[in-house]
Amino acid sequence: MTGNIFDEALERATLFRNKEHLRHSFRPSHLPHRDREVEQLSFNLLEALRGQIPSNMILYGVTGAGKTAVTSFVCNQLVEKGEQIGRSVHAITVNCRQIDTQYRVLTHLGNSLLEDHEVDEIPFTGWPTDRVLNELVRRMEQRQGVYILVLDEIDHLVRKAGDDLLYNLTNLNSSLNKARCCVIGISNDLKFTDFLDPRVRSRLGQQDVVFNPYVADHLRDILVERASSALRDDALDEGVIELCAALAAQEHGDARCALDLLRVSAERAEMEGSPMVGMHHVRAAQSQIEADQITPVIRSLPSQQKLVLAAVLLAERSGAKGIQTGEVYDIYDQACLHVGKSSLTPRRVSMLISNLDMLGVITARTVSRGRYGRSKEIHSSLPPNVDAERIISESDDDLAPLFAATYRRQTRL
DNA sequence: TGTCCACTGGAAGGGAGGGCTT
DNA sequence: AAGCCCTCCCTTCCAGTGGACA
Repeated sequence: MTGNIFDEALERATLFRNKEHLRHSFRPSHLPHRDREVEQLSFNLLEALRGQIPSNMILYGVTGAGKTAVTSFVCNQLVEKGEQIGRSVHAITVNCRQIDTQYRVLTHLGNSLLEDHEVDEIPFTGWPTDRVLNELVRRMEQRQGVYILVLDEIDHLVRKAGDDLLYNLTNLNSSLNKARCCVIGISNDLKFTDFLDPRVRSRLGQQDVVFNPYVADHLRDILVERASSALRDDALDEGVIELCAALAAQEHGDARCALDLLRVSAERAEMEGSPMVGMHHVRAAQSQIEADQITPVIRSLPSQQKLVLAAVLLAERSGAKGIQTGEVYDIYDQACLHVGKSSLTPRRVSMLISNLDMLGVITARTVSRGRYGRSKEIHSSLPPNVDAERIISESDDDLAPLFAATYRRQTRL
């Protein structure tokens, strides 16, 4: 047998024209049902093209409501226009879920202002924070122009690190002479400003824009538009787009979810060699996406967090349902003993349980049982096709003995 | 109505680890 | 090398909580 293993795959007819158009990182030239929001943002940011300071803004809305897409679309257009008319406008976006401390956000902003030939990056640790801030100001002054600082998932940062950063950033114009800046915060949480100092709140929330969730019809329009450039004309069976839109509408109108569904459905259909994406591909894609999202989350949990999850799984394996924090702690404690790790305090474990809840791996509901105390009622909330015990065993050798009876790791001697 | 349970969750701070400056 | 700074993970302390029960 000769030939390359990719020969056959390359020759196989594809359902895609351009798969990139179905990814959420793709920025289309038109955003259906977001005209009002685009206009609100561009009306404010127009000031930058006049060399003035635009108002700071907060954009609210659920995940996948188009906040990031609208902001990035408007900022790109703004920067492009600035270049055309000779006004220096810079837009810098920071995802505060990944970059979630004051120091790191300032470092990221400062380092994104480096010219290509410059090499003096601000180190990821070691400097006092005010020095990083001063360096940021210095670089902005040096390059001049108007800066649009976009802080995506700002609610996450505020909850974790407080509002010092926002205080500093919204106060930046008082230290700037040749440059100007405005801050756009993007939040999934309408109430995050409750955590802010009143001065920061009033400075940051000069203009609020609320993005309502997409309804099924909106999602359908988005999918039709994307599918027309991403997929071949005859690639979709009747009702596929409507089903994707309806399922995503149930997920709080999440456009990312709708796009993922359509893309993964098409990938599955293509893998099967099917000439068309059918409804059953969408159903299969839905459970595959759920599993694909949760698996890396479990795999990348720190060891102690995995032990807590293991305790929940072990309790459920023995038939328990809705177990309490104290019971989880007892099992966790024994599990630590079993694998030879030292156990953490109940306070810390309580926090780890809350973290697992936030990640969507378990659900932990606070319930009061009268004189029998107040605790959390804990259930695992993993999709049925996710084998968490196996993922834990395979990703952390030390924890494998916990589920040893079920999964014997194949060791190569 | 007051007590009590089994916690929750905020606050403060310790210490290890990584890096910078002097 | 010493001193300083930041992050991360963790502990300790403690006030607060909701509702069953005496």
